[in-house]
Amino acid sequence: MSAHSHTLEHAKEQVKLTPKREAVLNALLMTEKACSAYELIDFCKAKLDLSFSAMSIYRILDFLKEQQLVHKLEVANKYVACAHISCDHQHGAPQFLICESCDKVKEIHIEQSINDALKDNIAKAGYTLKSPQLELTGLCENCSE
Amino acid sequence: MSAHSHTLEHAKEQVKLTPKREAVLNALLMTEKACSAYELIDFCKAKLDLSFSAMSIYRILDFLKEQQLVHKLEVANKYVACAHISCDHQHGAPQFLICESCDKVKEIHIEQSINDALKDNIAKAGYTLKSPQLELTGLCENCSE
DNA sequence: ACAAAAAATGTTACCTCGTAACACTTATGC
DNA sequence: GCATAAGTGTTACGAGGTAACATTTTTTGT
Ligand SMILES: [Zn+2]
Ligand SMILES: [Zn+2]
Ligand SMILES: [Zn+2]
Ligand SMILES: [Zn+2]
Repeated sequence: MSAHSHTLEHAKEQVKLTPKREAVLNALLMTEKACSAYELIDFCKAKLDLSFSAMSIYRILDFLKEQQLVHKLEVANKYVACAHISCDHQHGAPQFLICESCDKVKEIHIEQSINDALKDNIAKAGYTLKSPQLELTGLCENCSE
Repeated sequence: MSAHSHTLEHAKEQVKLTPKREAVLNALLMTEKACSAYELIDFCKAKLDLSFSAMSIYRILDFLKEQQLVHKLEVANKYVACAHISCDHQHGAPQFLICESCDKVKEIHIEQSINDALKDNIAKAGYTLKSPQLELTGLCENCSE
């Protein structure tokens, strides 16, 4: 059983998924990249032979997002599967590194001390942060060689 | 002379601006908020009695961005005037706090130590950061009361 | 001062993204 | 089974963005 299909099983234990919702999550696990809604439609058609209306994709992605199974990258306007579906650790503020060359996304955890320092810095500027989702664009290991 | 018209004069010393380009920068300085391209068109029509084609606005914003006179907020897809037009300090990675309630934007500078720690953290994950433009959404002083 | 060249702006036509409103289909509880 | 809710599809539309080409304005060489 491949890693991502194992993850899929794990997700289904937590949340009841309709076939279409499962397919969309599956697609995101398969690509391991950030995908736009329309890219997902194309992918599901090509690789899974499943048609989705645009409306449905957005509704399904919203649902999966509520369930913390996927995240939306606001900067790129794309979606990724959560990297922590299989582990049961509580999901804090998600933080992402996005490869601007190949779109590969790594969900990371910044050290708490850095997070605190950042929050402090921001408080000094008079702002209060709600959910500090960090999205940083750079180059992944492969693409930076 | 108001603060923002002084800034405008400062900008014109650095870069030669056509009347339209000047007007767009002026509009951004006047609003002090993040504006979408189409919001700028409306604003210039209403307040400055100047018409812009969509195409022109985008070209002008691109130009002003190259000149570091405005920044684009990727998360919100909006534009803001650079907060450092009048001061001659070298422009590093811009970092923004965006009020999700009133759209007010504060351009800040995160302490170097935090920046370095962040970079370090990211390097450990195998990524190399190019220009770490940070965009954080929260509430400004007024809106958090 | 004038024509040629370059830079800036406008027009048209088109594409993608995203959603509202409504219709339809499938699952669920009794 | 039947009523109800949940999920999905259809249509139509508005906003954002751009390519290709036309026009206007500015600059430059003589
Ligand atoms: Zn996650
Ligand atoms: Zn890469
Ligand atoms: Zn700036
Ligand atoms: Zn505010």
